[in-house]
Amino acid sequence: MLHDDLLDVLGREIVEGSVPAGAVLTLEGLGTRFGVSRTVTREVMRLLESMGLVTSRRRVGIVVRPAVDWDVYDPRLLRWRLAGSERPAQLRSLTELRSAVEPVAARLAAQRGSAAGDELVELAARMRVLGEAGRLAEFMVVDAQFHALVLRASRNEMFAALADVVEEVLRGRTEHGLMPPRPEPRALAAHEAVAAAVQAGDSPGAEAAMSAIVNEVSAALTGTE
Amino acid sequence: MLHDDLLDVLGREIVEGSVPAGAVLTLEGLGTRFGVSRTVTREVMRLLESMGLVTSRRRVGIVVRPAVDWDVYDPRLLRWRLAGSERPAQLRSLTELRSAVEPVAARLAAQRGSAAGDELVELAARMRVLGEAGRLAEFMVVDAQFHALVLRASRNEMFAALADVVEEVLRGRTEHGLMPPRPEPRALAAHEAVAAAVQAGDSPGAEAAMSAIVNEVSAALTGTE
DNA sequence: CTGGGTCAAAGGTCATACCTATCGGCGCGA
DNA sequence: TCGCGCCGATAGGTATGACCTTTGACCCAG
Repeated sequence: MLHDDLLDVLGREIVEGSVPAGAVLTLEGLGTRFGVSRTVTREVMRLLESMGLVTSRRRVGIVVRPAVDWDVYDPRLLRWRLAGSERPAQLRSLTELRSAVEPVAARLAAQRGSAAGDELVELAARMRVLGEAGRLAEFMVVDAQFHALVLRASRNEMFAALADVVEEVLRGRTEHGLMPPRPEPRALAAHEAVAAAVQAGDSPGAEAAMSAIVNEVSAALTGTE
Repeated sequence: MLHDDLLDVLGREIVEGSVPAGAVLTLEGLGTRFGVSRTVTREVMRLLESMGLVTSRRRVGIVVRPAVDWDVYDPRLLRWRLAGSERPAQLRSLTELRSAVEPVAARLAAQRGSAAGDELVELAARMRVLGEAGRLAEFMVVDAQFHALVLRASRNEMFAALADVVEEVLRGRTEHGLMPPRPEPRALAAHEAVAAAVQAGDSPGAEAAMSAIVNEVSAALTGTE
């Protein structure tokens, strides 16, 4: 669709800074530049405005806003930043967010019971098999499922909504060769510990084990910088 | 502006469930119902779509999506839920999010130095004065400033972006009489401890002290339910 | 009963016209 | 000379109406 293309192009340009904060666009200008009607440019601008990337003012035009005003939880913005030169900074932010959220999510998951425990145990077992075999791509998929399930089992929709983000982080790590050829045995053990703790309803244990996982990730990240 | 009004009305209706998931709207229907042109309804629908509240399909119309698909970090959605019958659930989610994020933010704030420590000490002192005088409204404002500053000082934009949310939670608590007539002395002391720890660069101390604050809040919340 | 074709409904896009809020400059008066 | 207020040009805001494109649903033939 025309909208999506234009939105993507403009979004990336702004995120990358090739259209810097303070720059002024006009609906007509964009329309002629991209060969679309004002109907389209208007709707795209509305979306960008709703993400805090721009603000539209009569008699002036569409003004690009500074990065501090951006709605950093918007999924599209997240994707743009992950796809561009902002990637390292974005990954750092997200990893810190994970290190905050996931232990608490694990605690809540253990506390609020649910049948997720069994499934987590199973996923952890598959992670061990795939990990020890060095099948990193498949490992990453299951890893993402594991974390997504913990987040969902926390029964907090704001935690659950981060599942996609976590998957993105894991995928990024794998695709950029930031993973060791084989996952750390400690990491495998920690996943199993989380699963067991959730299954047993041991909330402090779940929180501690998940802390171990995300802290190791943080350490690895800061180590490579 | 026409957009904003219509967006607000429709958003609230969907969030409240008076337009349930699966319901189908049409651009023309909305246009005639609200007396606006298709230009307006289209742009509103695009925004709702970008929040995950609806999805538009040709030949069918605009279909309302189930709550699990909503983009729960969208500020507008947050406001709608806080303003309606979803308020208690939303406050619970947000409080849990705070209890995850704020301790880590405090740790990072202490770690990444910055001049925020002095300012935090000052804010904590003002909180004590206002709190002991029972001036709750003013207390809440300074409290919000305190937490916002910690989040910003963490130098993580995703944490910083939660400042508004925290303020909303605090305001909600105060306006709904969920605060004791005078803040707990322990809470005042904990704020001072956070400030001192950040100032001293004591990251474990800052994390622990902030944990004490948010855990007390969580306990109070679950206690009233 | 099944498969394909036809039709109509509703969103997607475009062009145009007019309204309206503003920014900036110009001119008048103190 | 300086300041205030009026005025016009500009660019977004809204309304229409036309046409395209996709696609769900119905009907008919095999």
